[in-house]
Amino acid sequence: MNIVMRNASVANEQLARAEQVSLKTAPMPANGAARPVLGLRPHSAPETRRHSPNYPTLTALFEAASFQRHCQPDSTILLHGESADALYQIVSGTVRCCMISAEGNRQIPCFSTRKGFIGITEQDHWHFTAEAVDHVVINVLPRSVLERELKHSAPLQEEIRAYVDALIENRDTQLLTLVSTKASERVFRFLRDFAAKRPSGDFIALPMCRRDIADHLGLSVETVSRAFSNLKRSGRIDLATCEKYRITSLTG
Amino acid sequence: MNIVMRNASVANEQLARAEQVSLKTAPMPANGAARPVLGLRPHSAPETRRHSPNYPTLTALFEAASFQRHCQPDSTILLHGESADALYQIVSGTVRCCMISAEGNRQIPCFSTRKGFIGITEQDHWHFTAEAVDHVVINVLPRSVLERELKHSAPLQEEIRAYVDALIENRDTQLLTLVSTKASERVFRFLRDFAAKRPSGDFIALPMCRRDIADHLGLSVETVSRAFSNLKRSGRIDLATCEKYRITSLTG
DNA sequence: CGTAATCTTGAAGGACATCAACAATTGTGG
DNA sequence: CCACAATTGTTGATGTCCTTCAAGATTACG
Repeated sequence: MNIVMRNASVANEQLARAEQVSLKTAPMPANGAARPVLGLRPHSAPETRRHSPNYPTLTALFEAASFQRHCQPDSTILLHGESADALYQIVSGTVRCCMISAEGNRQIPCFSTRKGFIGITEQDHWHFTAEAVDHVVINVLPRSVLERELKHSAPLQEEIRAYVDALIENRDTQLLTLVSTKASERVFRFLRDFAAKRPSGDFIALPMCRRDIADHLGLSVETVSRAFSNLKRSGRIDLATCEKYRITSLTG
Repeated sequence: MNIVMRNASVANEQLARAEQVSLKTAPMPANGAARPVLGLRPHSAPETRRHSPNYPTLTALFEAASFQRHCQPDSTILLHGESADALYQIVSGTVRCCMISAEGNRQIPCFSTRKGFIGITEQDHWHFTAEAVDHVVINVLPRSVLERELKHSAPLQEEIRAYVDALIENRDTQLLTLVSTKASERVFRFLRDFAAKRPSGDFIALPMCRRDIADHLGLSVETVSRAFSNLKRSGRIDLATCEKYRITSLTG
């Protein structure tokens, strides 16, 4: 499966089509007593999963019933306030989740990359906006499919719970970092943590710009830029170009 | 039911007893194919629930299978790193959830009050510490009871999802506030939001000290104190004593 | 009633934001 | 392919907000 759509525009009509696609793929009985879309294999024991949280059941559901969408840099994937009709798994590229205050300040609670999920919620409207940082390929799963599966699949329920728990822990850690570390340290940890998700050794290309990093870390662009310079000068990072770097010191 | 224990000390032995109590109350068959503890009534439709999120099914479960515990001011309710064997609903008093950084900095992601839940997670160890701010009465529900119920109760599953979603949204809002507002405004919003959860009109007694507020808002105690003075001087709050206040202006 | 803890206020210093200019990179039309 | 404009990133100078340090005021407590 995996129908490809290029340069999908913002939202509604696109999501409506998504719904149709999935319903064709996995028809839902009119009476509502739907059958599972696929035979979901039991996932590994909690202890194993805890160490490598890859959400096999949820991933399998995406493989079976999602369609693919391509998003251009800076395009909107989902918009604050709109109806939460779908959820997403990133195939490639980087996504930023944004909150905007009444005064126009932006904060990016998290970036998501390959294999990350976006939009797992019980609420019916998004409380944030998700945008493509670079070119993003994303799998779209109609919300109805997930809700249907959830009724029948205990492993899926557990994975969803585990996933949102991890989100909360991430937010708490982010809060702690914001209030307890200075600018350069914040930037260093961001770079270190971002690097940790990549094949190690080689230089890493940062997909997001200084402004995105600034809004993620609660700093100004200038301060972020100065932090990069400081870290380079003090030898904690190698900075080849403004977007290619390598961690050289793991201290701090 | 609701066995009362006074001044319970920190954790392990107390939790073990909790487990026993609940098992006596609602015996679990040895084969593991447990029956629901009680006939859970279906909760109101999502639309209704969204407007007043009181989690009736979860509350009913607490009423049926929890026991009560009293916690002295500044006592530990649950400790970071320990086994997540129970969950809690606050009967009265105020609880602070804490994160401590390696350097010893503290951040309080949230305070919880009457009817609030603590410790709803899929993880097996706490990623934070919860402490009583004032005298706290709390209902303790063994984790095993919740897990057992979850298998059978779709409404309960939905409420859990709704609850953690609300937590994530709260954290995102907190992050946005921390990076986008100045000290006095942060304090004002904190006081306003805290007041919003109380019967209006009269003076409100703050259960937590300046240090707690400071660690919640990412400020120093002195700055929090100055913010109180500013808000009083500018007439945005009435400050009777250092812990009794009233919101006089809703602007900002 | 006296001691300890908490809260408040003042003064000085530091970290970051803002403003401004410049450099580097990317994009565009000729 | 080059020239020029637009965007993004860097660096410096200055100002603001908050922290830190210090001392006094208020409250809590034995």
